[in-house]
Amino acid sequence: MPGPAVSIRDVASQAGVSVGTVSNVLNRPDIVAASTRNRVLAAINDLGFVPNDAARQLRRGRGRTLGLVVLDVANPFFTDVAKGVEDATGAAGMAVIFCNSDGDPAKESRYLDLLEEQRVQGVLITPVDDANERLVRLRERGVLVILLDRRSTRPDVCSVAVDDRLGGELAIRHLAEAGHRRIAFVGGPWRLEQVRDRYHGGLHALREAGLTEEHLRRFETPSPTVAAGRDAASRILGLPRSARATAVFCANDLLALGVLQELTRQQVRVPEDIALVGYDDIDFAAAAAVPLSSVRQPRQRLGQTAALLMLDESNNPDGHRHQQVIFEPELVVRESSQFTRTPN
Amino acid sequence: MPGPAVSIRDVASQAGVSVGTVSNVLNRPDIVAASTRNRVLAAINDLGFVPNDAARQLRRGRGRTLGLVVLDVANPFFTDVAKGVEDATGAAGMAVIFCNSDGDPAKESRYLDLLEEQRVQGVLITPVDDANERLVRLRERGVLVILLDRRSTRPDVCSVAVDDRLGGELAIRHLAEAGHRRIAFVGGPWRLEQVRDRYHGGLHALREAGLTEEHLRRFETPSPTVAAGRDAASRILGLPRSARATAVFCANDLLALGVLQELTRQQVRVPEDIALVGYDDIDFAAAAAVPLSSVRQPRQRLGQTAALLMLDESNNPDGHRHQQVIFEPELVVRESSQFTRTPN
DNA sequence: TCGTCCGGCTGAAACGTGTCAAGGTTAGCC
DNA sequence: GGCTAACCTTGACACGTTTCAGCCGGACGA
Repeated sequence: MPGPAVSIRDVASQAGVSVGTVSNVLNRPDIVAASTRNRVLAAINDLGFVPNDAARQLRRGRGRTLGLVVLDVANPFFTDVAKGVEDATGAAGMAVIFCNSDGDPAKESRYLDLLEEQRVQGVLITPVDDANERLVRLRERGVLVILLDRRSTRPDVCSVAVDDRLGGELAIRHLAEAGHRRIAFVGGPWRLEQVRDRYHGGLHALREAGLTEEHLRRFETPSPTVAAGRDAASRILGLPRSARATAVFCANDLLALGVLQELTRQQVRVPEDIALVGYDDIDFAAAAAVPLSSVRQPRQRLGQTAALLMLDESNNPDGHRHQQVIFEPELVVRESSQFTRTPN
Repeated sequence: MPGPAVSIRDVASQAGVSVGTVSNVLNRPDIVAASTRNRVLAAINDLGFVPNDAARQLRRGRGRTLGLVVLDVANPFFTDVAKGVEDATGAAGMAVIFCNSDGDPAKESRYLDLLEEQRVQGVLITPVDDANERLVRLRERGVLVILLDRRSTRPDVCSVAVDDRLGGELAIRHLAEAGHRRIAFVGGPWRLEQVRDRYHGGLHALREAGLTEEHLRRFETPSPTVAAGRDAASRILGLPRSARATAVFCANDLLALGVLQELTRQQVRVPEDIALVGYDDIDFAAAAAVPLSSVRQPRQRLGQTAALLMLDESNNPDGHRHQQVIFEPELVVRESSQFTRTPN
């Protein structure tokens, strides 16, 4: 049943040429005479020949695939990023091995092993931890590494990120200006740099507004998911009303949607009782029970840019200049934070 | 900078054994003496050797990767399916090449080419079209094919699906029982079997309730997305009120969320003016502006089962029995359809 | 003592492709 | 007609594995 497994050699004999010529037709069609080329192409068609990428890769040293490692497949933010990556790579005829670290360093490590065995051309990754030992090693072995949604600290590594501190600032400034003085920050796990940056950006805005760290209370979550958001909301509502936050800023929209669900369930009105701001502006934010204010990131461009950077570094190793691309986030105000409060 | 590219041969000489032995340590550790094995492992560690999967694949004929082709990465339904696939394959040390056909036959075809070149072990696919010529060819060449979210018509191809006709029945029966007599069906493109099945299931329920085809008006969409849902809603609202549907059943939740957004924007109340039922019960359905009634599918199990079926067929080619697994969907009623209407 | 068996290991032959030096043909030119 | 150059094509080798027939040496039985 498994067909005859036709190889370049069969094509060669069918077309009456040498294997070298067939290979040339495949890789540098211009250097072979038109008549020969057509004969070879016909043979390829007749036999239904499909080149074996493993052999090609073995010979060439590196393959036509690249790895994409994200923190959470279920998060629309990352699927949009992935879409951007796919657009750029698909056009270049490259395959993407999609890996989901789930924020787990062990899983991330396993996937990096796998990608290394695959001899991928490069890895686009949103790392779980900070300065990743593994990534340095990967680079030393000739695997291109590009940081995604994370700013690179090394000048020899490209990165594409969004200014998370600025994003945090925008959100908290918005809330502070609306009169909020007790704000909850929901995010985690804390080892994620994005979470920390958004928090610190918020702090910065707070100080600018003449407030202090005490006005921004942290609620760390074990994961950035809807379920974790619901939990965090319960914890917030567990406080006596007088100490309870009047606004919540979430490190991403999934958390915010979770918070919103739980608040609604417990009959707390948004934004009248508690205002809410999320992060990412995923498509579902606008469709939420209360349309969600959020900090928008250029998700697809993020992925696309990262992929293009990789392709450039790959095709043009010498001319390539490493860059740290930073996009600017943008606050989108919707109903969930539209309520002005008189500071008490 | 690209390190020395250490191969199995280097390991062999460092450990003072032959390459065959190193290979054995890697693949059948039990047949090599413990002392030798340790020596080899130490050498592997010292040199930081990482096996080259391309070479292995070349020799073995097939690799340790499989392809997953879905209709839309941005649809949480498919990311959940992907998560299921990943769970099962990750445990088996396999890599998943994630492909997004976007419902476009040309893109699907390009990806199948790519997967064929990669000599993947198998392909899990939700095909765009019906009886796919390409898939048959793929199978003939020894690539395992498993249909995902689509029932197989061939006895020699495994499939894992959910009973879409039943799902359509559940939804429409629910609406008919609530008194609705003018129902709109929003879905598309029509070439997707899922869409057609859900529609026909709905028709069936309608007839059971003593109604006819005229009570279910079709609104075809160019794609199953939020934006297309908004468009469809405008079209529905374009009709004179007396002819306008009092309930809308959408072929998936993205469409339903789009419909909901547009209805809300045009001040049409859900469910009082128009009731709404979606399909898939993605996590965001419950968090929508009006919590969405929806037909739930076991998304993760779908992916997981498909992957396991593939692994089984792959590891156990003879003992394997082809199966068409069918899961049952389940109606989840939420606010968006909780309104009983007196038939006029 | 010889023969047999067996666990461990070796060495070489594939797998399907890309590359490259070298060969072959043709046309152009003096 | 011979020389050169331009253009195509060839054939062999290399890439890093796996696999397998076969070798070696020691243990065991007769």
